[in-house]
Amino acid sequence: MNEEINLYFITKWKSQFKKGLLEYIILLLLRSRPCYGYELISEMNQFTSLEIAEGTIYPLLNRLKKEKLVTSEWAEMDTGIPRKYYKLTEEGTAHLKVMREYVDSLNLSIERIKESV
Amino acid sequence: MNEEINLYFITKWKSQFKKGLLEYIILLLLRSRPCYGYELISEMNQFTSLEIAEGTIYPLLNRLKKEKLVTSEWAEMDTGIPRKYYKLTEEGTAHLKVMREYVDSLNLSIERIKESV
DNA sequence: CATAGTACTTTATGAAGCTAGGTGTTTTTT
DNA sequence: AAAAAACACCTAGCTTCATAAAGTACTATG
Repeated sequence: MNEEINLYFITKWKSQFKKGLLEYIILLLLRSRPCYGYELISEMNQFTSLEIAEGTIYPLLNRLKKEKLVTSEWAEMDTGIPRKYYKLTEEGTAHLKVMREYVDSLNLSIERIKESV
Repeated sequence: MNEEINLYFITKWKSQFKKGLLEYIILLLLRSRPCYGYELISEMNQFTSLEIAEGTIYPLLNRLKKEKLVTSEWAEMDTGIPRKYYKLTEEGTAHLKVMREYVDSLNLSIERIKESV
């Protein structure tokens, strides 16, 4: 069966599917505590099957910052490279709430479609 | 509270969030029966809170056809304008299965993230 | 001392949703 | 009967975002 699957199509689709979703997940992750970019990549790898490239996460975090959904702060480490920690703002929390309600309602709709037939 | 929400941001995010998702939902909808484009728009409006523009659906259906996930056929109506019906192929069903497993597993991961904290 | 890992940044590319336009037919409203 | 709205399709140009691929620079390991 699986020999019929066009992996190129699936890969492209997965990449498109991440758009918007990543923003949502990053905000969800930042709810619990401030994180730095590189950390978010490994969190993502650990918690989900999503692989997120560095070239994706850093521009994304910059966008979130520009929108004031997060703030950032450099943290000098006793040892190691300085890290830029991102922290959810109140505005970020408010926006995440709206996004969450949207995603949840969509998921319900999709469940209904899946069950219908 | 809601006066803090940047609706422009939310609108843009929702648009991005649809990428890939629409492809998935269209294939889900076509599982039950062949549909024509204009019909899929109204199905989408009825079943979900997603609004899908004509300029989105027709190119999308053409892509699916090019990928051989659907076939299309013109239907002359006794009355009214001819409709182009799209039908899920076996290949489409196989790909939908892969997509569905991916989405389901992602949803589980996101649930875990939401519950953590 | 070279290599792999950590940590951030930027540029160029490609894909997809959306606006805004178009065509033509049918139905409804005025 | 004429005008407006709805039906049904299509396309070009715009914008946004994920990604690959490059770069910088420090740290740990073998």
